[in-house]
Amino acid sequence: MSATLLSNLNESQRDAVSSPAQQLAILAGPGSGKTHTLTSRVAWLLASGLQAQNIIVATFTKKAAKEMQERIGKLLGDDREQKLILGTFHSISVRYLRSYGYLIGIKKGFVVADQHDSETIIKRIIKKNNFMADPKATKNKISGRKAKGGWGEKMEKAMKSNNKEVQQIDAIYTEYEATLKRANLLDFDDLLLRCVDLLRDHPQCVSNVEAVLIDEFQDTNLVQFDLMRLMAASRKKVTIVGDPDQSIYGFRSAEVKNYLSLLRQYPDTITISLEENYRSSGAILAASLKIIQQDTSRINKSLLATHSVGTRPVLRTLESAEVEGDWIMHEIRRCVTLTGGLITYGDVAILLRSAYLSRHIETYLGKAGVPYRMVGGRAFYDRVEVRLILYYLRVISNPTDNNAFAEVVNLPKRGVGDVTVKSLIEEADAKRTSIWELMEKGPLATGLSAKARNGVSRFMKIIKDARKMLSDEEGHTIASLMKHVIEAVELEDYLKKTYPEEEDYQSRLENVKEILALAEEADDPESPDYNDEPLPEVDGLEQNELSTPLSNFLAKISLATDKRAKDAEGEDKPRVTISTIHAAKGLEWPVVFIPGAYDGSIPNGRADDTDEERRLLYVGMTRAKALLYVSYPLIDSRRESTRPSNFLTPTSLLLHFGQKGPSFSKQNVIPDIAAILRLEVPKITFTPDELPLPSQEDDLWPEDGTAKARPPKTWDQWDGTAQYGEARKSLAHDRPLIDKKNMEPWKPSYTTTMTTTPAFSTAAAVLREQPVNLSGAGSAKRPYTFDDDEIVDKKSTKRSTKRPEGQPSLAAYFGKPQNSKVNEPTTAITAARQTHTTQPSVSLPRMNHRATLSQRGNPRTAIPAHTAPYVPPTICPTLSRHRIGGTASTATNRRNIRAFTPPESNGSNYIFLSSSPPRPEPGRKEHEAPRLPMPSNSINSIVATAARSASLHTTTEDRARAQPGRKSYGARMGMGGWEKRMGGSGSWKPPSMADK
DNA sequence: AAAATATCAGTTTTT
DNA sequence: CTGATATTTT
Ligand SMILES: Nc1ncnc2c1ncn2[C@@H]1O[C@H](COP(=O)(O)OP(=O)(O)OP(=O)(O)O)[C@@H](O)[C@H]1O
Repeated sequence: MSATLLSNLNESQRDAVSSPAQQLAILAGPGSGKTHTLTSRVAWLLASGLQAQNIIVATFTKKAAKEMQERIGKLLGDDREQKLILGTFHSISVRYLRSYGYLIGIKKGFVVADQHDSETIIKRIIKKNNFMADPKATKNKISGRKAKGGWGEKMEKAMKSNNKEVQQIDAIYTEYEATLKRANLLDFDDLLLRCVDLLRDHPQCVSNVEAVLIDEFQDTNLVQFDLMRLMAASRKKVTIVGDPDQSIYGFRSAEVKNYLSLLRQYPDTITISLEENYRSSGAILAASLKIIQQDTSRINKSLLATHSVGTRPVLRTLESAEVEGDWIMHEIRRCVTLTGGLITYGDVAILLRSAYLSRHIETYLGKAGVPYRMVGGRAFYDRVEVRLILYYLRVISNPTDNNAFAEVVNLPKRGVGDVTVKSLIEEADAKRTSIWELMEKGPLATGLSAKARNGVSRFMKIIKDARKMLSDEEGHTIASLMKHVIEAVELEDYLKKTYPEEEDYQSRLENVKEILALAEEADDPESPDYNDEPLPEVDGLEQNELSTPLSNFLAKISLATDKRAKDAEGEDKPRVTISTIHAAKGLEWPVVFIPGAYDGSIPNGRADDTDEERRLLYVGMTRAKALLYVSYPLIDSRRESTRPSNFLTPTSLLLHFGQKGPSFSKQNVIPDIAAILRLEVPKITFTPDELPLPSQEDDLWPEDGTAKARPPKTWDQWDGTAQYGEARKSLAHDRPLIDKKNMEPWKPSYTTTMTTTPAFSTAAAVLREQPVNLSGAGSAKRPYTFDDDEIVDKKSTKRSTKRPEGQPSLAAYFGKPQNSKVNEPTTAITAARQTHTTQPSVSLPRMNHRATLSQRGNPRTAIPAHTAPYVPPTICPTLSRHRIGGTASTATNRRNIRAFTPPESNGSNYIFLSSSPPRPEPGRKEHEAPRLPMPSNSINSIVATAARSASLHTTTEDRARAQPGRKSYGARMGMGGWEKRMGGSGSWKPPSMADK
């Protein structure tokens, strides 16, 4: 079994997967296969006899959970993965609370309060007390308080010194908690906290658990750490995977320090690091590392590209946010059209710092008919019509939920206005009861107008009818309850009246249908998404289901991030993905755009942790496999002028970025992309006239973002056809799009040695040359280009910024009417999607290396990463170490730096192992340019034990003895940079261990 | 007091 | 584009 399981792993990964260690930490940079390794370890644990229902796997997002389940399923080949307790911390908590919550006094039918709920509750409290706090900020503070177990020193101090603002927040917090409790609501933090309570007081609940595995550990908070510890209490078998450099959830109280806590909790923890990046081109990796290395408080880890250098990333300046959107659209079309099928829309992602930045981009993609999808975001559940239905269901499920009651009692209008609602809430609060009971039981203190009274009872009638269905009809379904609501409130009429515009009305009706479809799915007992396996029975402990199908459905929806478009029509169509960087964590795409990289956006004006913002950019950049575009507009969407992000201005970055998108006609660009994507190099047989593109080059806008040489028509008059005038003059004429003479020879070579042969582009050559014009990032013209061996003559560079008067527009060149619709490429692009018949003789098992979101089932050929078997290094491992490449070294030095560099101080019993010894690179000759030396300072390849077997050559396995106070060099390094970032060893105790 | 109408600002990141 | 607020009408 293990043979197949371990075969698509490298040596370090294999060590990790099969490690007998009780506690194992895998720390490694992006794209090094952490998730892949974790997945394999789960399969390995199962293969070695553990029971699926006794393994807990916690991921960070639902998407990651689903993905992992699928991957494990593939490795196993049976259905055992269904039995795993696998999900986000929150959803796992819900499952435990549902079954065992009664042990700690949680009431039946509890509801998960989502963000919107929390916020409206807080708003109400603020209003009631005439406070001046900002609801959102307050919400965040309260959440932080709950996640950290206290306000923190600063707040406490301010409170003592009678700081009004802070005292108000404290008061809001108290009232907020009371409100949740009364309404039987648990917010996201409560889910975790209450689960900690449960497991602490009743450890039997998890007495069956044999192993706990955690993905993205750097983003766990203190409560989640505690939860992990408690879940693993029985066998204490823990595996965590993480990367401190990718910690981007500090704003949500994530604690990078948790790694130290782990070492303190389990002093025998084995730490393994992985140092080979299987995702990105060398150039992308180099640029990304350059960014993250700006963080001086960080300890460098080595991360080596396994791919060729590839195409240099792009840092593009655009005139405005609108133009940026337009440009992205054109670049996407260029990528898709000019790469002979290598890149489809599904291979492209646009990653944003803030979701709202998508506006202009969506406009242009829509205009050009480029299919896209927005991921993340709960936009669907926040639509009024959807929310209306869901809140009705909540009141039906739990009438004491004042919040839900107030939300919809006057929707549609029933003559119950703000004043009435407010006084009802206040009276209910005062009597420590709910509005529902108030109305049922009592004489009201509040004098209600006849109209209002009537309205409230009409509302309650609808609820009561539904509750009757709930208790009477055995066969009631969530969908039937929903239909009842829709009819009772005459939702269609209401929508028609409120949104008279036909289109608007129709789309809202669609949403109603969609939520109804979701309910029907939940009613289906076969549907795996809504029917978790019950938790395994544990001896001597009774499970007592606290949830009803309805409350379960509502809980699922509160925790949902996207409406999982039930394979709706057009689902199979490849689409461009638009996402926030946060939501893109752990994913990968062949082509990535990061627009809006201006100061104020990244780093964000409101962020108080600049380093986290930098890490965010790093995470975004490292999602890219083959092509990376970073861009910023000189004028943002609020029409304010901007400056490029400080992260991108250092002159040392100049070398790493080009100023405009690649020329796909240049010799190596397409083969390089193909190699990185492990696809066959396409044969491209079309001619320029057939291209429905305004230009083959990224030359429609000046590289410096100026608005000079504007096209005859302004952008908003444009209808999608090509007609930007400037700059394309003879480029297309000069050069055939793809030079077949150059294409042909590539093919044979790569059929045998794929990753190693594709001629390296001149990244390395340029590094050798060094004639850099350092006069500023944005506007400086560089005397060379990077993409290619040929130094492009300056004339042609110039040419691309200005179009001489009277020059024909592109549309004219293509012989098309100026405003005609853009057609899809009609012809003769022979796609690269044929089966590759001449597989190399030694091939690794296929790996699913496509992005989750990219099109599935695409029959493109996967080509193994390494076409030659891995041969253990023959040189003495102690002498092979990558060294920092950033210092002034000569060109020759840079070539292949593997010098042994001892650290300044070290005990004599430390040996220094390369975690990535030079690998035999068949077919590559020395003069063919080496791997781009990754600027790296791999101090973490230090092993703190004297005697090590040679089998650890590729592994940095470090027994980190985490005795507080003892700071051995080796142990510290073993932490791979975590400790430094955390400011040493504090005396932190998990909340549940702390004195009560 | 509630509804209808008008106007305006403002948008981090997420389970 | 939406949610909050201000103003007017019922
Ligand atoms: N041993 C290997 N050989 C070839 N490809 C690999 C290997 N290990 C991982 N990969 C590929 O590398 C890519 C990145 O893997 P994975 O997503 O597991 O990395 P990661 O370390 O979790 O990245 P991130 O930190 O960005 O989430 C995937 O496409 C995966 O298939």
